[in-house]
Amino acid sequence: MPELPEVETTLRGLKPHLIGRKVNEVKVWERRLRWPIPRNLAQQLQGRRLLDIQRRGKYLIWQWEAMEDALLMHLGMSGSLSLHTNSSPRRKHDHFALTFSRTLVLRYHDPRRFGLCLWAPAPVQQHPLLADLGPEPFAAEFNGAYLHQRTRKRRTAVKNVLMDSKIVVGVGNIYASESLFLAGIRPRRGAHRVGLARYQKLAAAVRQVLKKSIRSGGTTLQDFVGGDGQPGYFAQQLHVYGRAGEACTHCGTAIKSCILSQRSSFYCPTCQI
DNA sequence: ACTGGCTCCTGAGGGC
DNA sequence: TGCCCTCAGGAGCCAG
Repeated sequence: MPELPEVETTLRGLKPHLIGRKVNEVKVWERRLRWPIPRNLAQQLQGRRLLDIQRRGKYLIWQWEAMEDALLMHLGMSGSLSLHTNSSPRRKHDHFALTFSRTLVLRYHDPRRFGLCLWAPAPVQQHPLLADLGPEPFAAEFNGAYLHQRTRKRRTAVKNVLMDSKIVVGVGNIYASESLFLAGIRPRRGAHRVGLARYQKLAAAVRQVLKKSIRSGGTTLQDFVGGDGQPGYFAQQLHVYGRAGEACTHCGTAIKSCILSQRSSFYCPTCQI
């Protein structure tokens, strides 16, 4: 399930192959993603040169030559983008493909179809899906003071705040649990009851977890394959996620799990307070 | 302003 | 071997 590191890995994997290339052919097999893939996708992209791919949170923004609109993509939780040749057969759940050449075909694969592919008029950052997003976790603006200030009136669990894209983008369920473990904070603790010093620790933990994951190419779970077809290996390094009942890597206490906002959460009852 | 609950969807995994 | 059930999860959306 793509979190920010997976999206970043995909971006880095794809860019060197695709930037400056022209789309020769567009195939759409299944329009029904979160919202339908635009009907004019093929007509608009045919013969169009790709200028750049950027990332904002978990969104990918595709910029095209001589075109105001950008193409906005999200991989949902089971989506992936990968490169193929013309002759490699369409897999189940391949929903659309951009053919750049006989040996360079980009395929969008998404079994659960929670992803999206939409036109976003310029300026793209003002698109409703992007306009209210919080800072990138690696931006200077994201730090302990920022988290502390944004949570003074938030009575919800600190884990929910961490996963709120209006607060900070790119921290999904897995990395929220991991970051809170590193910072020694229990996921259910009320966000307003976490002090500045602990938020400073948390901001650093978020960056550490994401950075480590990006370095190892994203977490490997069922559906993710990197943009160049190589799976990531971060899953082996998880401290708490999916480890209920197993020993804490730090103190040996059994890891506990709980449900927060319909999301499974994991923590060490000794290391996290 | 903030909160929790619902929703989309398929595949995996458990029980029998 | 197969069927049915439950669950997982990103994030927009809405009602309270």
